[in-house]
Amino acid sequence: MTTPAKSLSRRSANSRQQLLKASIESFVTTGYHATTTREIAQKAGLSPAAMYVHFSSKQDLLFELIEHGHHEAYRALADAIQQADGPREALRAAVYAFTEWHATNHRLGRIAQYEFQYLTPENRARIAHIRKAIDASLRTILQDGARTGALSVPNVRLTALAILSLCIDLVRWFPSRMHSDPQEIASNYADIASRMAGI
Amino acid sequence: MTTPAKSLSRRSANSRQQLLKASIESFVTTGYHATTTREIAQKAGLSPAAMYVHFSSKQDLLFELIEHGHHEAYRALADAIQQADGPREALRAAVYAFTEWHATNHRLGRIAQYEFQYLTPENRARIAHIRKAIDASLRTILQDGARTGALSVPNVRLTALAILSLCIDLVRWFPSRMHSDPQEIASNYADIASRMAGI
DNA sequence: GTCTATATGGGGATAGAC
DNA sequence: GTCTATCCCCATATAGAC
Repeated sequence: MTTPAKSLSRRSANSRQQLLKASIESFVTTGYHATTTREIAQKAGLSPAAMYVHFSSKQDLLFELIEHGHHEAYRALADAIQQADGPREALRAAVYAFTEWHATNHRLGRIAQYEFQYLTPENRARIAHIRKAIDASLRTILQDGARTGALSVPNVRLTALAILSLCIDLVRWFPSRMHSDPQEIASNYADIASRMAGI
Repeated sequence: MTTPAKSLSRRSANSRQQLLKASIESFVTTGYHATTTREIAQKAGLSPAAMYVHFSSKQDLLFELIEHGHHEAYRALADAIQQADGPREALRAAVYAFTEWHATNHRLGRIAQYEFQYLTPENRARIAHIRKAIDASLRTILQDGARTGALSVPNVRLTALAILSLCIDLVRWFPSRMHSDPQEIASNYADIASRMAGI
């Protein structure tokens, strides 16, 4: 009992997803500016003009990708923290989840970080709150741990920054010949972060 | 007693330096692909065609910058290690110097890391040995430290990777509102790296 | 929603005079 | 070594038919 309207909207949603998927491939390989809308359209199996039915511009496509990437990474982090018990476990769980997300989604993560600077200032501002929430999440864990003595952290702000920096920088090199298993690297990074927090 | 030939070669060297300086500004702000050779030439006070006397292409300009950046960063690291005494001091000195270099030269460092992927495969290969030397330098310190017991490092390869990752990721965010002093961040990162190596 | 055709502007690199 | 002028190709985005 598929109505013509439903059929159309399904086709549309498919093209939209194809375009998003194609743009991840292109942006991560060639970079935002060197990627042409023709390339993206071709990878998605559409004409160059079809993109503009689904996205108002190439910038709009970039924004959707980067916003989605930030959203998913934050959700992985926040979910892990919520289920953890105490600062030590929370730190391990947070670093594990955040690292695993960036390893598993290294292409999208790389676009979210490397092409972030090519968002318009307005689009960057629309994502700022997620970035702040990520920072705050880790700072809170370290602060709680330092207060209760569960962790030993001389400089909470800087240690939080360093731990996140480590996790995020994964997207620059992952996967490599030596490391290509998201769970393995996540587990190791959780160990390293624990050491940074004095465990 | 300046001969015409000397005068000419001085003028030429100046233009070359101006072009390199201008391209750092442009590449770091706009990225390699979105930067036009016209922009670079204008910033250097030259006509669009003048660039091609000093560099054979825009790619050639990028390569010179990135090679120079890698070379300088490695030299800062190697010098620090050579003057240090023992694995603990070597680790501190290495992380301090490498971090300080990336903080001080964050624009060039950012180009060296972010635009590296846009070098031709041939140009990338011409820099590979410097990257390997940087990795090997830190691995050697950790290996020596683990052997003599001066350091406690469960996983030498991964810890070396993580420490370098931390230092390099500076170029993504440095300077920020909270951190803008290269020596201060270098000192703090040396502390953090020491913790990662079990001190 | 998708297509073909195209408007419109720009960009890397070169030619040739000085 | 530097300039002006230009070749030649390509990119984003839109127009209008189906």
